[in-house]
Amino acid sequence: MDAPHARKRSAESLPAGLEGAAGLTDKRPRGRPRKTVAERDDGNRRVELVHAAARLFRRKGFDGTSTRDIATAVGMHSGSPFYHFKSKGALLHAVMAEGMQSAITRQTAALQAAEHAAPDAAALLRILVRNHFDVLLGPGSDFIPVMLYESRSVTAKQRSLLAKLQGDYEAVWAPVLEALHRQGRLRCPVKLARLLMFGALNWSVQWFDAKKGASLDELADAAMALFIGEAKAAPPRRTRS
Amino acid sequence: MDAPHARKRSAESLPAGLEGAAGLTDKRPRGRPRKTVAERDDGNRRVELVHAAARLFRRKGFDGTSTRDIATAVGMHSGSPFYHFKSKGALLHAVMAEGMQSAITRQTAALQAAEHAAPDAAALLRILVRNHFDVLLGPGSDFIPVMLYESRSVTAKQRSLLAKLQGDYEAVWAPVLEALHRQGRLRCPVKLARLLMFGALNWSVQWFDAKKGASLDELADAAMALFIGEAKAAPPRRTRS
DNA sequence: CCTACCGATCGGTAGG
DNA sequence: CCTACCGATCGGTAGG
Repeated sequence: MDAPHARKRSAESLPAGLEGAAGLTDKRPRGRPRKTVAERDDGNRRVELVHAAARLFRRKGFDGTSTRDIATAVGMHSGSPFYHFKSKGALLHAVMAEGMQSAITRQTAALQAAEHAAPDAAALLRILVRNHFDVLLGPGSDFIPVMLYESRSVTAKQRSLLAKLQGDYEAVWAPVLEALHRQGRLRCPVKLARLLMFGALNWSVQWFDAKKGASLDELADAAMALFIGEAKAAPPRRTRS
Repeated sequence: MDAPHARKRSAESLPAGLEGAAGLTDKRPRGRPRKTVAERDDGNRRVELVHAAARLFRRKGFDGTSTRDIATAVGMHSGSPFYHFKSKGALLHAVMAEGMQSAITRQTAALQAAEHAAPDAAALLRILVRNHFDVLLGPGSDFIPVMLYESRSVTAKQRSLLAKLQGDYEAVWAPVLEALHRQGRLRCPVKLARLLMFGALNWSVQWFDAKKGASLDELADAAMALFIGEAKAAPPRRTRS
C-alpha cells in the first residue's frame, strides 16, 4: 500500500514557466530546494491552495467542495489547509479577492496602454469587453467565476471588502460608458447599461465552450454590435440582408 | 415541551386566494378537511414541498439546503419528504421543470394575445422581456432562478429533460429575434444575440432589489434601449444631451 | 407521514 | 504540515 500522502505537484496551478525547467533534472538548479529543517515553502503552498480551491469551487461549488478535496488536490492531508487558512470561508475570500485584484490591474493597464493610441470610446469599450471575456473564460480563469457565482457563501465582512474591489472594477468602465452615453451611442441610463452589459458578459460562463462555437474575439464583436451597434472601428465588409 | 411536529401551514407557498377564507373559522367550510383514515392530501403536500424547496434552494443553494430544512418549512419531520420524492435531487428537478413549464406557458399565451393587436417585432420583444423579468423577479418567483443557478447539481438524465424545456422556451423567442435581425434592428448573429440578451436579463437576479432602484417596467425599457435602441413604440419626449 | 436509526462525510482542532 | 480525533450534520431507509 503506497503512502497516501505522496507529494503531488499540480503543474497546472503554477504560473507557466515556473515548471518545465525544474523537474527535467534531478539537480533542480534554482527551483524549490529540498526541504531542510526549519525551512518552509512559505507562501508557495498558500498560492497552490488558492489555485486548487478556485478550480474546485468553480467546478463543484463552495458547498459542494470539501476542504479534503482541496487538500488532496495539492497533496496535503485533511487538516493541513487549516495551517494556511483559518477557515474554508477564508479560502473562498482569498480566491475572490485575488481574482478581483488581478482583473482590476489587467483592465487598468490595458486601458492606459490604449489611451495613448486610440482615444475613441467605442474602441476602449471593446478592449474592456475583450479583456473581460478573457478574465472569465480564458485559460486558468476560475477566480472571477467563483467570485460571481459563489457570493452567497461570503460573510458580511468579506462582502464589504469585496464590494470595494467591485467598485474599483466598475470605476474603470464608468468613464468609457459615460462618454458613449454622451455621444448617444449608448441609449440607456449608464448605471442600468452597466448592469445589463455585465450580465450579458458574465452569463457566458454558463454556456461558453472553448472547443466549439465562437471565439473570444467573435464574442466581443457580437457584444459590441448588440450594445452600441458597431463591431469594430472599420468593418472589413458590409453585409446587406 | 410542545410537540415538535405541530403542523405549520406555510401560507406564502400557496396560490393567493386558497388561504384567507380557511383559517378564519374553526369550521373550515370547504378547505382541506380533517385528515381521516385512508385519506391523504395527495398532491397538495407535494406541491407545498416543491414551493418550499424552490424558496430554500434559491436562498441557500442546493448544497446549502438540507432535506430537513425543507421538511421543517412545510411542517414535516426529517424523513417525510422522501415519502413524496425519492431523493433530494428529484425535488430539485421538480422545481426546475415546473418553473420552465410555467414560463413557457406564460410567454406563449402573452405572445399569442399580442399578435392579434400589434404584429410589430419590437413590441413583441418588449413583451417577452417584460414577462421574463417578471418570471425572474416577480413575487413568488424562485423556480427559474433555481433553474438558472443550480444547474450544476442536476444529473445527466435530468439535464437532458430540462434541455428540452429550455429549447421550447428559446423557440418562443426565435421568430421575434429573427424578424428583428432581418429588419436590421438587431445587429448581431441571432444565436449570440439570444445568449447575450438572456445573460443581461438573467443576471438581474444578482442585483435587482424590489425595494429600491428601477421597476420591472423601467428595466424592460432599459433592456430594449440597449438591445435594439428603442424603448417604446412612441417615446413621450426626446432628450437631447 | 412519523419514529428511530445508519453510515458517511464534514469543518475544524490539539498536539506534536 | 501530519496524526488522530471530535461533534455535528447529512441523505436516506425500515418498519410501522
